[in-house]
Amino acid sequence: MPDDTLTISEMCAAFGVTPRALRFYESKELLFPIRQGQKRLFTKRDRARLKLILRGKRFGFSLEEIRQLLDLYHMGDSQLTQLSRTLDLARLHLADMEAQRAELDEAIAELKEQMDWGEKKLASLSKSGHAAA
Amino acid sequence: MPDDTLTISEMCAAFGVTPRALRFYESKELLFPIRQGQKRLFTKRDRARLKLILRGKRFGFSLEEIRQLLDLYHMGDSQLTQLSRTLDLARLHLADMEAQRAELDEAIAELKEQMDWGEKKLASLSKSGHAAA
DNA sequence: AGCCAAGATGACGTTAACGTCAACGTAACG
DNA sequence: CGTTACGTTGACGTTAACGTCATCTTGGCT
Repeated sequence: MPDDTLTISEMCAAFGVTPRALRFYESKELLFPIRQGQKRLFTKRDRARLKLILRGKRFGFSLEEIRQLLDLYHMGDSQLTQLSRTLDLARLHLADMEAQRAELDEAIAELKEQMDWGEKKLASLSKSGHAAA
Repeated sequence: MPDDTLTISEMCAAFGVTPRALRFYESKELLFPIRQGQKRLFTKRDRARLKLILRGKRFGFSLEEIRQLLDLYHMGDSQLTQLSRTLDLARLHLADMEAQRAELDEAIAELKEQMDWGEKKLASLSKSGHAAA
């Protein structure tokens, strides 16, 4: 491990994002790459955070929401009150995600049902209609 | 069942959306309320579609993606080719949702882990620090 | 007839999350 | 020493999904 840091383009390749996105996340204080001169170097911590950022996005959280959640994953120090607040926030997100999972299960079941119906229909159509133009 | 249709404000109350949103969905051809004069009347079909629309949004699908999926739920007629295409699309969405569920499970597990850690930390902090200002 | 509430129709504004230049810096290479 | 590759900082553009007016209309009271 020469330095355990990645340049911006390495970071982009590793996560499939654009440089613009990374700079944007930094401007919104979701990432804190260190600087060597003026160039950004992304640490292991940045990589962990980016992973969580992308995951959060997939679950429909805004960058601002994600930023607050990230604090939970990166505090070995913070204040008592702040920690308590962050935990409250985390509880909300957890509830949100569990509700989401329940609805997702339901949606998956319904979609499968519709697809079964569609495939049956497709089968009957291609049987009765295989003589048509 | 007087008519089995809802006015726009009834619809809004029932689903917690604004009139603007409903008109917007109609303009994007996700809903097709019938007209009595110039007023919109939302049918049972519109209600079913709106439910799916809101669900789709929660899972991060765009309105355009949702519009295409809605076809699957409302075709008793369509063409063979179209049906086949729609099923392909549905398969993609299904795969997407199942991947989403897997990642959601992982995310929930990780968040719980972090919260446990945070709560332990909180407990130890409030024990050692209960004498501080 | 007068009026109000509910609804319709544009048309422009807004926010989030980047995309897309343009202009500049700089380190290494031939 | 020129130029190519990679990077930086503004600054303005864009898309999705509505919000927010500013006018009309219309069916019902009174």
